[in-house]
Amino acid sequence: MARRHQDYACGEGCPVEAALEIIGAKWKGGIVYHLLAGETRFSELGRRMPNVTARILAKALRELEADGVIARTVYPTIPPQVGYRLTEEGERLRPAILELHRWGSRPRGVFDIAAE
Amino acid sequence: MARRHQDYACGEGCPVEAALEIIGAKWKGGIVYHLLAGETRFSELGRRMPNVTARILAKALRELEADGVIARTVYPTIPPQVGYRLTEEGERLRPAILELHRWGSRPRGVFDIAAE
DNA sequence: CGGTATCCGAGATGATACTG
DNA sequence: CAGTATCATCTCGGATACCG
Repeated sequence: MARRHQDYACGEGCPVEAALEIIGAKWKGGIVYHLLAGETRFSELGRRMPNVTARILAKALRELEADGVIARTVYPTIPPQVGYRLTEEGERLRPAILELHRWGSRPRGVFDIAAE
Repeated sequence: MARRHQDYACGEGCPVEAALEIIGAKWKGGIVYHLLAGETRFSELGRRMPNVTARILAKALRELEADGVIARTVYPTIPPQVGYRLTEEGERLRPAILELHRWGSRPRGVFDIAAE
C-alpha cells in the first residue's frame, strides 16, 4: 500500500501494479468510485459502504490522500464536517474506475453464483 | 479473493470492489496485463515478473483461472509446456487494464519518489 | 518445465470503546 | 460528526526445499 513504483518498465514496477497498489486495496476502489460523484462527507461514505468500519475507512482515506488521489477539507462547523473529493490526479482515474465498474457489473454466468 | 459479489448496488457488492477482488491482488494486474499480448508460458510470465516466486505466481494463476479470467493449456511436450491466455471474460478487462496502465505510467511528481 | 509442500512473519482488516 | 486507541485475528505474500 505504501510502496510506490520505482521504474515504469513492466517487471518490478509495472504501471498496472503501481496503479493497483494505490487503488487495489480493499474499499479503495469503492471510495474512489463514490467520489466520482463529487465531494462527499465521511459519514456519507460510511453510509454508502456499510461494511467498512470507521477505522478502516479513515485509514484508507488517509492513504489515498497521501497518494495524491483525494483531498480532505475540514469545515469548522458545529458539528464538524469533513469532505473528501478527488484531486486532479484522482479525477484522471475516472475512466479506469468506470471500466472496472462496467466489468464488475456485467452479469456473470450462473457458475459464480452457484459456486458460492 | 474468493468472495464474489452478491448484489450490484454499491455498498457491500460494489461492482468496482467486485472487480478489484478478482484482479486487485498483488501481481494479478500484471499477469492480466502481460496476457493482453497473447498466450504466454509460465516461465515467460516468471521472466517478465522477476519479483514473484513460482508459488505465488502459480497461486495467482489458479485463482484467475477459477474466476474465469484466464485459461490454462497444457502441451504434453518434452519438456512440458503450459500456456496461459485470457478468456473472453478476461479479454473484456482490456480497457480497464489499459486505463490502469495509462494512469500508472504517467510521470508522477517528484514527491512520491522523494517520499520513499 | 511447471509446478507443490511446509513453514513463517508482516501487515491488512476488524470489533470495540472512547474523544475533541 | 469525524475520527483515534487498543487489541485480536487472519489472510496474503514470501523463503525454501522438493517433485513428476
